[in-house]
Amino acid sequence: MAKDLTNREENYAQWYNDLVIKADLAENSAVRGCMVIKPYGYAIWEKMQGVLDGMFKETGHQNAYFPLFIPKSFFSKEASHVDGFAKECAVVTHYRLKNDPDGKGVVVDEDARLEEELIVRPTSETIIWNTYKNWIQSYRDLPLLINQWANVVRWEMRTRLFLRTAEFLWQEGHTAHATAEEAIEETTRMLDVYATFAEQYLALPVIKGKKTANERFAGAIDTYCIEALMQDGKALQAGTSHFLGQNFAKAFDVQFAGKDGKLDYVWATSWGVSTRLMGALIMAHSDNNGLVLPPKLAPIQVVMVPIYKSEEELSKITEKLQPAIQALKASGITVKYDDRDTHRPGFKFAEYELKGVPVRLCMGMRDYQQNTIEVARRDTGEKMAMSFDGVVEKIKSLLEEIQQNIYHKALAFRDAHITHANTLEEFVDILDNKGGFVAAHWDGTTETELKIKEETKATIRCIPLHQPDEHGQCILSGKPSTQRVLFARAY
RNA sequence: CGGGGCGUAGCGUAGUCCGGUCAUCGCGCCUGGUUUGGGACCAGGAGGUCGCAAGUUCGAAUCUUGCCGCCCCGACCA
Repeated sequence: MAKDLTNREENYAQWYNDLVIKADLAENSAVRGCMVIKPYGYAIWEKMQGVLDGMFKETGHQNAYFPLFIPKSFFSKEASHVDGFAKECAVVTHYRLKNDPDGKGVVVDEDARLEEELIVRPTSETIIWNTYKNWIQSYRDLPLLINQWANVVRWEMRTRLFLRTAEFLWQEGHTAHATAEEAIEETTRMLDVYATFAEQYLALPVIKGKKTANERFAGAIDTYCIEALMQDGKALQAGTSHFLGQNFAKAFDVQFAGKDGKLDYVWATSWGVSTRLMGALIMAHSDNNGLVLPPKLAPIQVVMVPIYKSEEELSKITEKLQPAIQALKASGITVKYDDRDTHRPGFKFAEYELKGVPVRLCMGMRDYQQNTIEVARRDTGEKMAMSFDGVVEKIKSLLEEIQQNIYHKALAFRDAHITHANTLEEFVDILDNKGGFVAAHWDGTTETELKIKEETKATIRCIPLHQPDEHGQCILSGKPSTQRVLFARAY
């Protein structure tokens, strides 16, 4: 395999695409806009799923599953929701094919038209709230804390592997509460879960914030998000959590009887992260040699490569390494022992670097005789010989160190790319020449937001939570503002 | 849906203007041997309706027309 991932600076999009394909994560499928996630890529996704699912359970949620198809009429019940999704829905109109009477092949049987079209879910609020209506009668049924792992379809005009595909995998949480306060608390709780997951597992620093009215989820009162920065200076929304108020409860007539016997509409939230996180993971850490995976999400955490010239040499090395492999496995570390004789060591080194394996151990006869082992770490590229004694403990702490190092490297990059701008001129200069987030004053109007987007292609990524008030003037209109918001060009 | 480009082996490609041993090269794959501390080498081999269809011609990957598909730029995108 040719080593040609060095075009990151010239053509980031091409570099990203090449990397996804060469690292065996995913590829384009025969279906326009849909991708095939390959076993190696899926293994990473499964790890993410496992961790997230655990976090959801810890916060009191249960998993359930709702239908892929949603009757068209459900969409018209919440006006702003349909506005947001109508343009990108796949619609099922028929339920049968037949042999083409005029020739070969099959055609849609026009006699098999559905009375009501079905929409392939772009998100599940409508079908879920239609169901919740029957599940919720009294305050004793609340809160209802449900998560669904599913696929959804959004007919996007232009797609990119993992970042925007016509079909993608995700989880969507949908909760119902007796009070607005509880629902808002749930919204921020799940935002915190996402931020913790991103930082501790993806090693991806994120900024928690609130979306502007213009960027808000269709049907939400408030949309919160975590925003991350990629190495090309573009922002990526990595997760969202919505406070839906009583909008869906009213649209689907979900009322509950309180302790006082009075009926009221329930308060709702929804929140989700998707396979887009795979894109974030790739773009945040990878380099010209391939993926750099944080140890906590790497399908293979440690690879061992024996170097040998004969069968006897191999069996000696294998025998020496075997106890260490067993000990690592016993501590929950995924180890691959690659003694294939069909590939030479150099090929294997390059291959595991491409795939982002955090630690590579290598032993040849020289090491064998000196009781040493060569350790190479993926994040820094460092190689060193260390004593074979106590190797298991050393590897365990090295994995932790790598996890931390990848995070801190991304954090330093992100922090160095949050720039204040006080004039539109500065603002444009930063976007064009430096990239990253630009913290600037904004007058709070959608009109200004859209004008800035039109002129600069930058959008307001979020109004950060937890930031001090600061009085200033909007960079476009000059009107007064009480805090800076984060702008960026985004995926 | 507008503007541009492309379609030749599993992948990436040359050849198309100017029709005639042009089906080229690299990677990958298979067999045998030598190798193995950073993507091995040698020898041999398999694999292609040149996107589809019609037309022009003695002759089409090459020219004409139609269709299909893909990519890029825009529009679109919680």
